[in-house]
Amino acid sequence: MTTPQDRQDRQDRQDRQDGHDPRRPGGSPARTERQRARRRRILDAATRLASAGGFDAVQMREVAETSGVALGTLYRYFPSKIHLLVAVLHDQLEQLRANLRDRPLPEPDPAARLAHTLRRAFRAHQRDPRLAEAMMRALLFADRSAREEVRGVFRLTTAILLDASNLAGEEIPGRLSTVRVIQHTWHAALVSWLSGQITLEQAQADIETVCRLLTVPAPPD
Amino acid sequence: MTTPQDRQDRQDRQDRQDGHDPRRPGGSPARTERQRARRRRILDAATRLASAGGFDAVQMREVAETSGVALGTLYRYFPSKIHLLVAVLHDQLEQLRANLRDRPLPEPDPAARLAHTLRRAFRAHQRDPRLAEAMMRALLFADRSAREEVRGVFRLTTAILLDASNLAGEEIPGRLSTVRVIQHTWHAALVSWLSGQITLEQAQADIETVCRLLTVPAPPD
DNA sequence: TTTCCAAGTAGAACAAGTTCTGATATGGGT
DNA sequence: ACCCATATCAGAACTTGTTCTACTTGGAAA
Repeated sequence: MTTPQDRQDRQDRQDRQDGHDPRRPGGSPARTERQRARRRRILDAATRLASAGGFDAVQMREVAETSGVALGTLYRYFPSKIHLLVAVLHDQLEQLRANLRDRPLPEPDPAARLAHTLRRAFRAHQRDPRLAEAMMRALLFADRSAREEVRGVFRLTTAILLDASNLAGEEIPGRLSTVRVIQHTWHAALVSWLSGQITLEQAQADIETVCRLLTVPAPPD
Repeated sequence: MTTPQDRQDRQDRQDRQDGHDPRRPGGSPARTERQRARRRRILDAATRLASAGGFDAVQMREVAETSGVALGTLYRYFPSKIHLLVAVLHDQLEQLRANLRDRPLPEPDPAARLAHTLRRAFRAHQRDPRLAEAMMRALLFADRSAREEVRGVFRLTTAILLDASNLAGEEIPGRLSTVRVIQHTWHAALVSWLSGQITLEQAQADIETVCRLLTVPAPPD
């Protein structure tokens, strides 16, 4: 029997994790070089496991063992499996952004450029569907306790999308809702495809469809 | 250590559940009256628990106990917590649809009617945010093993949205991608709000935004 | 250098989803 | 009324995410 008190305790614990757990070296950037290296090893191990077997194959004990770190330490760096996988996603997005940064797209139309970028990202995930599945399910399953980490992913994705569409500066504020919708659609299309709900063609059609939103005037906001 | 064989086994098990597990009375509609009643009791218990404490509070042992059913039986009816909560969602949608059926909306414009319906549904979830959280997280977290159940929810939602927009019949085929995008946005906006990523205003803005898609011509498909 | 504390380690313990076992009950066909 | 397949039951067992405990270590401050 779960009592209301139990639930209150759980909530307290989450609230405490909400901000920065002062005990977590991940909170403020790693003080020492070995800490940076540990964090890197953990992310790499998680990525490798996810890539090989998807969400279920990323088992905390195995991540710890593979990256040569005690289980308690793993949890000090990433307070849950969800946090860990969201961090993996953030890591991958940073690499993607670096890749995209120095190659401007040929298309003249913002919507077309955006669609192009998203298609490219989709293909990357097609190549490693299990990794994509692990990251996306973690992102969508995340609750309030991972709010900040999820927000970080959203910020980064938004930046990538704005880079790609390359809208004029003053247009951007009114477009934020549109960008969120595109981002949501992107995630949803990806998971729906990964979990066998829709075909590849449907997923790509949905992405094209939502990119049309850029062709309708921005809402007043 | 998780061996490749373990993962293969897990995959096999999922594949078997993919279609209809012949042992599951939920597969074909309940043979006996008591089975229908059991299923009903389980759904009600799960709904009540979810409503009180969200996803985490729906604990299988407690659902079983509350609904007066053995744990094994619960798993015979719903092969996982995810299946159970997706079934709860399906159940709620059926009720929503019945509620909506006999009250045509005043707005002349399809996009406006759709936005109106979604706003109403959003308010319903605002009233019971924990239930919404439980159902939505289950829906988005579902993997291939719950494919059919998730598909059922998508079909039902699509039917509700098409009812609401009341598009002319011949327009519909070309609109399916649009409806999917709207649905995805609807889900994503809801979870994002529930998990504290965006404000209520942003969620509603996103829904309005995506409804504009109806005002742009249907893609060739 | 010595001291001290946060960070790390090994491993047990706990929690909740899921599976398994062996016994019992139920309902449809003979 | 009897038989059998199948449904249900109570409860143990197993899995994996998470927490806890007791001990050790690295490195900065006195």
